[in-house]
Amino acid sequence: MSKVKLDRQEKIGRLEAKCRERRIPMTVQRRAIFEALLDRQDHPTIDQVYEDIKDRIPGVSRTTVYRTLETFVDLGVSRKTSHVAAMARFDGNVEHHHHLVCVRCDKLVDFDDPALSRLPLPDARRTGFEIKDFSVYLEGLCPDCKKFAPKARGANRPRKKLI
Amino acid sequence: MSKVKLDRQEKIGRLEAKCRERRIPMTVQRRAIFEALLDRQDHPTIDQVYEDIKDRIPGVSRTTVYRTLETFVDLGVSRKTSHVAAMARFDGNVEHHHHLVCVRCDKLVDFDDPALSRLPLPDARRTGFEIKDFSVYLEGLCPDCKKFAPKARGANRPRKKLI
DNA sequence: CTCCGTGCAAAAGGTTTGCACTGGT
DNA sequence: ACCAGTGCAAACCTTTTGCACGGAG
Repeated sequence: MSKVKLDRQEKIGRLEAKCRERRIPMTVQRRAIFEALLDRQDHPTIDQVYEDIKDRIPGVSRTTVYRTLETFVDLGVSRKTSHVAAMARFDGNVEHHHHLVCVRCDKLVDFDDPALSRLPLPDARRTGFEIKDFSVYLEGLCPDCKKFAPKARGANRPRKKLI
Repeated sequence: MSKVKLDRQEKIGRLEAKCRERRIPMTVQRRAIFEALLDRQDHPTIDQVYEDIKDRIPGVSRTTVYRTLETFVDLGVSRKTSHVAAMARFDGNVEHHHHLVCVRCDKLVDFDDPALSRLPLPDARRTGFEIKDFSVYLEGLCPDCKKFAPKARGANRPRKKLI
């Protein structure tokens, strides 16, 4: 069995463990959605995941995909990725700069650091991409969110409002 | 006059120059929206910009804010920032990793690079943030977009479909 | 004077919510 | 058997589009 397969099984096992730990049921929908995530090498949208599973789970609804993926993020087995997308945000600063992002409330602020900016561009030739620039996203807790229980996970987490 | 004020004037001048160069009118709406962008230290949403200007420009519509900010990005005087937001995307990979993002079609793929990951966390104490992790976004052209005229700006640019 | 930009309203996505029912544990 | 998860439909919110008018060059 290949390394990749083993990795896949291990991740599924981690999901099952987390579900048991949190006393939440491991439904066929959750398993299928998680496997669909693992089987893609890109960062699918809700709709892409839905397309991937709707044949295996006839009658499944998009709503379930929304809720399930949100659950996975809470469980720590999946991530939401930063992406230029709907609910656009704009920045008048076009100079090279970096960002601080709060993992709890999603606040985003600019961060200038000459040391970071001196970072040499890595060799990405094997990917076929032609890299022009880069920016670093520093992830952590903003001053406001540090005040609240920083270990809060899922529960007592404020409804994300995209501050 | 302070350094900041000078910077502000300089940026407004750059916008005026770009508008003249591209033969597009410099309307009161465009000026107000650009000033609103410059006056904020964060990354406002469309709606936040709208709230900022609606008193100064009575009767202005959200539609104008949408179109104007898009114009600014084309002119190169503003940027759209990557942000965890609506049109969610998910990643089954929770390990530390980086991203390649195509500035033309917004394609996003994972990129692993041990050298990048050894980067020491910068000192962000002055910001009040408590940094836990970071990830690097490498910006450039994906293999597909490299094929098309890479210098295309605005014109002949495909409608963004969030591939 | 000529266009392009703007405002309005409607349409087009994407996401969230309430409720009754089903299915894991 | 119990309670959380699911499916459906409607509500909600953000973004896009078509059209007629008005203002910048």
